[in-house]
Amino acid sequence: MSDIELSDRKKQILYQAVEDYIENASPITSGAMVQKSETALSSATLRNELNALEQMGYLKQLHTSGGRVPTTKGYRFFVNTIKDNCRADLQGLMKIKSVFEQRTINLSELIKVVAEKISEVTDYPTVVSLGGIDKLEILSIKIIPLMTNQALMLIQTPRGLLNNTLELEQSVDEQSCIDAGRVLSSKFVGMSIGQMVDSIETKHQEILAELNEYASFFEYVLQSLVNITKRYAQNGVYSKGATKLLKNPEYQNVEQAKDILKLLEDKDELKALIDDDSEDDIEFTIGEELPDERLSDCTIAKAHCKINGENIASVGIIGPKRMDYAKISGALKFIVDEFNKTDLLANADDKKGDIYD
Amino acid sequence: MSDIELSDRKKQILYQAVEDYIENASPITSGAMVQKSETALSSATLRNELNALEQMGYLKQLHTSGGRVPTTKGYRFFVNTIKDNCRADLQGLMKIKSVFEQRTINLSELIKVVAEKISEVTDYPTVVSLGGIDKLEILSIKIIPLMTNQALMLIQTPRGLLNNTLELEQSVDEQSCIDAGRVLSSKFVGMSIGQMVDSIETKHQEILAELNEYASFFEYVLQSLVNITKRYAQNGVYSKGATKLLKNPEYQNVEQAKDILKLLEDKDELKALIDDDSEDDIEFTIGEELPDERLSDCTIAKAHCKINGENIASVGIIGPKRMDYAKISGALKFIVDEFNKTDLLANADDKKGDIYD
DNA sequence: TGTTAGCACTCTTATCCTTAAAGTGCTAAC
DNA sequence: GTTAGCACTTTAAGGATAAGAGTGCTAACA
Repeated sequence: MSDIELSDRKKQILYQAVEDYIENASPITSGAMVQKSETALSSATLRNELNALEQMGYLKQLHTSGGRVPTTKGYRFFVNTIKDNCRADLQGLMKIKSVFEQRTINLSELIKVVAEKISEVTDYPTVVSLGGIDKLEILSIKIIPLMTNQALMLIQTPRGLLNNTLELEQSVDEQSCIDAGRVLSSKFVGMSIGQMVDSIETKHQEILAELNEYASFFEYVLQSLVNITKRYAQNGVYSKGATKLLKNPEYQNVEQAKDILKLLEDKDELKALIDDDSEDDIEFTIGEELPDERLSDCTIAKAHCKINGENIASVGIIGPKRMDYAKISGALKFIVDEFNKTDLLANADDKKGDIYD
Repeated sequence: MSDIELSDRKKQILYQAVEDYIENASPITSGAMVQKSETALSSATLRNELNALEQMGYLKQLHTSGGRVPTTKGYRFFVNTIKDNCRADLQGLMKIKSVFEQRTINLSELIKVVAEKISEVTDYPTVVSLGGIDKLEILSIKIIPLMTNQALMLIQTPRGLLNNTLELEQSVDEQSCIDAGRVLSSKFVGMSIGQMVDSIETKHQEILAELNEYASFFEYVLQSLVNITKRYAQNGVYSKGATKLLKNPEYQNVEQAKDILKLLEDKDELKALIDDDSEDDIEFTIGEELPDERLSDCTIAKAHCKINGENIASVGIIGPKRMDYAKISGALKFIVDEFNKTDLLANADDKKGDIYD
């Protein structure tokens, strides 16, 4: 990203131009910029500069007499040099603080609240995804008898319990449950959830053979183990505010909006898009920088929320390239900080809290 | 609904007219109907009849030379006399059968599958809501110690367990948990979930006073009880295929679609709209018949899925008034029947299966 | 050398007008 | 009771014109 080619004046003009465009959604013109007295220059000089910026690829004209619009390169410059992080009224986010302090909430609920509030404050569709369930280590597996024909299966992980109720064909006594739990533990403890699922799926027969004695029972329990993890993975994605997309003039045409609205309904796709192992706390991926062609007119803002340095959740905000970067970056910074600060969850090391639903 | 005023010929013409309009989305004209040889009559006679039907309020003209469009009364007639229930290719729904037979699935997952499949087959947004959690009777409350500082709270109901993990401030021994469960049971068993929440919220201090010994512990546990039920109620609504709405020409204008798409995001509102105690298995509510003014151009189809005569879930399909009633009614009938037939869940009386998540 | 006023040029958008097409209602004949 | 025929209405589409917006370029200026 060598914006070195840009003189200070060009930088200032470009920054101002993009900012204006984001605000008004109408192409940048020399006249309008002079009128807002954003510069001491004349419109003619400005035109020269804008022309130069176009040559350099920061702006482009839709047609000869229609003003200019930022390119991805232009937005990229803007995002990288953004000054004013927080034009947003983040009051609404303050309420999240109290949610962090509640003891009866778990991570699944927390991500819902976070998604709702961020979407509300930023006015864009927001997705929150709990990350890395696959990578969680299995600490133990227990089966607890409940009532007749029912037992509860628990998978303990460093970040809380996964649970699922089992319906049994015949009643099982307490000792059998304890035994079954032991057998499963001896098989899977130490593996990650992902490894367990893999091994169940690939070495299915093999495992069943080893468990000979209880084979029919375990056939079903193994299936449950796989199902649990799928369910938790899917429940770990929450999206809110999809229709806010339609407020933006770029999506007045239904065809434009369709693809993205559809994406926002597909949790698996969202997860793939939002989750990653990036080091950055906050990053914007703009237009063609995105992996999916259908998103070439969008920007996705991502934030990685960490507790004790470990990625817990990813927050994604989806909007047009002309999204309000300043506001969004402010909101995301707030959330990231909040996660970092959270003492309550931070000493989760001791507590191994009920983080999952 | 006195359609007695209609001669047989008028009925036939009206039925045909509405069917055509549903299929083509373009106003009904005498010319087109003759051309499709849907009648042996001439276009002039047809015009007389259509005119009469308009006088009677079944059709209306948008403008003098623009053909006619059904009114709500017209659609109502059509729905009530619908002949051909199933023009849909319901093959896709057959897959649901196998889901019903799976033993590792619970109701929460089932409603997701149902919503997905119905939306897929009908091509309309579909909402499924698990009904009546509030009304479930509390059979017992148990607290099971898990690991240090963690316990599992279980509420047993006639339709499965509700569960929530508790994070405790200090470790609790097994006996205390059993005691706590007993105290809560003695207080709430026999009440419905709804009554319990009410009584916790209104008689909060009173209850705490009675539980004097463990007051601080129970303060938190009571809070959890309320939270659990809220969570289960919210998780009991699932909507799928919202964007399919945009396929319909009536929603090409984003403004038209906005309200409904927003509604489809709001689980509480959806629940209110879909849940009811209606006796009918399947019913259509058309346009102005709907309670919400914003929905005056929509129809909502509802189906009530029962197991052993008890309302288990409601399915709602939302679309324009010009929705494909025949296809939808076919799909909904299939699902209702499937629920009725399901032996596996039907003997839930014995099994008290893990129906909730 | 950088800046600016002025103007010609381009392209879009709005408006008006005209025309064609679609569909009805009515009338008169069958 | 049915139908052919025609006048009437209204929309939709196309074309021409005019207005407006914004640029690029040139020439003058500090």
